[in-house]
Amino acid sequence: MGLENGKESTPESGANFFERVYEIARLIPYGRVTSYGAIAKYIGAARSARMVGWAMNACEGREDVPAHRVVNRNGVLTGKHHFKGTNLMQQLLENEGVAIVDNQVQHFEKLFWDPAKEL
DNA sequence: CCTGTGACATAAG
DNA sequence: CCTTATGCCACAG
Repeated sequence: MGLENGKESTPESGANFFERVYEIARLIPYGRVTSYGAIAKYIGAARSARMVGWAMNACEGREDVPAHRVVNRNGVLTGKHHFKGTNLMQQLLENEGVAIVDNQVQHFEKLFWDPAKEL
């Protein structure tokens, strides 16, 4: 096999990485939350947790992607600033039965949904 | 090809 | 507790 063009980033599917993130997000059960790192790890990019968040940035418009269920390792709603409403993210979570205090998810460990374990 | 960016994670002070 | 710094990686221009 010769010949390996160094550019193997996007063989044919542009942003396959993003789709992967969306796929996991869609699988997040109701009333549950997960972390960027967990998703990144599951898709094979544990060191690209930031990419996950960035992918969420593009998720705007994709109602199939509950980005509000994705928080940082601390269980803090770090990305709430990117939502339409400042408190929209929190409202959505509370609507699902998730208690939020000071932008932090209560019982985060309890509500934490690990794709690598659940799947 | 290089640069900029970004909703993380971790470390250090 | 806080801020600052670094790593890290994928995508867009």
